[in-house]
Amino acid sequence: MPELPEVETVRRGLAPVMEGARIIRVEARRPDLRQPLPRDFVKRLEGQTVTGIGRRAKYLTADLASGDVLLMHLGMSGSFRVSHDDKKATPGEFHHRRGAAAHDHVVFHMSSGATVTFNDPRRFGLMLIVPRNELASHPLMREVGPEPLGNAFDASLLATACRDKKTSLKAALLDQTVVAGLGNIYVCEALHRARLSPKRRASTIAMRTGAPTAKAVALVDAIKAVLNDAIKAGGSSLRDHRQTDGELGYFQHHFRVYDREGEPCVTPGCGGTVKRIVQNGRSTYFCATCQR
DNA sequence: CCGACCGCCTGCCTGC
DNA sequence: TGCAGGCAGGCGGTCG
Repeated sequence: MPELPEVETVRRGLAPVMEGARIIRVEARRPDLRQPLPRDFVKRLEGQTVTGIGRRAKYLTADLASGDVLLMHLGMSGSFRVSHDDKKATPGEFHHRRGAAAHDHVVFHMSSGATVTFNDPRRFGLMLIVPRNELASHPLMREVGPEPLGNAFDASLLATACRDKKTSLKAALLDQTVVAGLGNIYVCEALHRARLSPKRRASTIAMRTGAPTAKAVALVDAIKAVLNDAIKAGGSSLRDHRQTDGELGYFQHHFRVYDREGEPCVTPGCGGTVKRIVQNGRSTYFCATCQR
């Protein structure tokens, strides 16, 4: 369930039970994720105190007292679930379930009494351990672009990144080196909010005479707004995906175009209809009437 | 160098 | 009902 708002929601769910707690035991049940778990995965984690849970783009990080960082990615279908050992299981309560479920690949038993389980049916997720001082230069991190909710991400930064791009605006925003953390849903949503066509050449929002265009300003505002709104809603829950406490996110009810093919455009006075097209092999939802 | 495409893997939904 | 095909929130590798 993994674009920036969902990953940030996971981070906020993991922090209270992991930060300041020690990893008592690790179960590496299935090592063959997108990259295989490192051979010394369990050894480098067990006994370590987690000093902080962070997020960079769609990656989660767990800082360890040893100086290592546990780097995690949810891929397409990864999720975390937190359960509490210290609660008495009353009949019928879900945490009564003790055994591992299908696709539970990694389980962390924490000194806080929490059990943190990583589940990922498609196994596009990954977990690596990287020394803290090598994280920024790690091949997976090195090329990652600016955080869209950071102060540094503004219209001139985005305009500059798009300046020489011959590809579509949709593809440019999905490019994690341009801006980090957007995926298919939030790109569609941000473009609709900014009233910009996903088919427009990315370079057409770039600088004019040294200043960012109004389009770049609108797009940055839309990106920040949709991400903040989604985080407030606990992310989006498509199909069965849930937050770490089992609750559903509810931002999917606020989608304006994503998965709304054929529905009327919600832009006031527009009167258009949401269309679905395919760009770079992936669905794009947009309104051709108000998005230019 | 860039951009388009393929494959990774499983599950679910659709239509025949 | 069964089954094939398409589709899915990501991303790295390859090819032209």
